[in-house]
Amino acid sequence: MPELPEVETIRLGLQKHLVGQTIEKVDVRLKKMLTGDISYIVGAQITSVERFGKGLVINLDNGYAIAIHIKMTGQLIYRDATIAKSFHPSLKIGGTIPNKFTHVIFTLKGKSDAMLYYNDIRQFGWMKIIKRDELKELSFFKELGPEPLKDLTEEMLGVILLKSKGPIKPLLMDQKKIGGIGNIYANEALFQAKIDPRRKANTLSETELAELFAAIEFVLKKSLSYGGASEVNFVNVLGEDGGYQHHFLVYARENEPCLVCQTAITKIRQAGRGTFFCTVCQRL
DNA sequence: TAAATCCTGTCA
DNA sequence: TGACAGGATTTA
Repeated sequence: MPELPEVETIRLGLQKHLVGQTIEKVDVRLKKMLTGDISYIVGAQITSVERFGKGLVINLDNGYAIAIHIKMTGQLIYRDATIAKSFHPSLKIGGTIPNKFTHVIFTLKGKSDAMLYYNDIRQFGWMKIIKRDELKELSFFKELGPEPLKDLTEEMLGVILLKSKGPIKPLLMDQKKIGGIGNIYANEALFQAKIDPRRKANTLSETELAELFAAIEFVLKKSLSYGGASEVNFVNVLGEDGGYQHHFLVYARENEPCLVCQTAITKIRQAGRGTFFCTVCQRL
């Protein structure tokens, strides 16, 4: 599912293809997917694309911005005349674009036939037109915790963990505590750090804290280098799959052998989410 | 803190 | 056919 590496992969693609282009037209097919007054963005030029945790912000030259969260099944697809019109197999649903899951279509001016499509099968995502200065009025951006690979330090992680008596895995996924980690990377990082996902957060040793911090950075960086993980619906802005899904050590590997000790990987539910781990390698 | 909610495709 | 997938918000 789209987490920090996947959203950063999208950001890189948007930054590369959109900056300098002007929004000429916006076609909102499903109203709830884009809120705010379209007249603020039509005619404005795109200046940069930022990412905060799993959130994206497309900045415009008139002080307005489009804040975006793709949640689980959102896709931002860019096309122009230089990009092949044949569509990647990972866009199989509908087989073409736009399709019945395309909810917002931006027509751009700057490159020939430039278009940006927002697809979202489950409609959990959102796009909001807002003044860039008022981004922090959106609760998601206001309450977002520090991010790995950006401002989260080992010391900060230690303080966050000490404040919680609950299991460590749901804590790692709490965006208000730490920004950007979702189910895939919480599972993978805990395996790398050899810590059981049920472990009480405030019981880690100094060594385990250091290992967990390093493991979080390791899995996020590794996934970024593969262009993210295409678990189910994720594709980059050109509709291409990432590659990290082929390198999962525990996620989605229930009953398969642990790649370290061969023990069958266990799956449990924590806070309504699937949790995958090795009962032998990971310390409770 | 935990469950329900939003939603639709996939799989057993 | 029903359980499941899960990010973030809302409700209990």
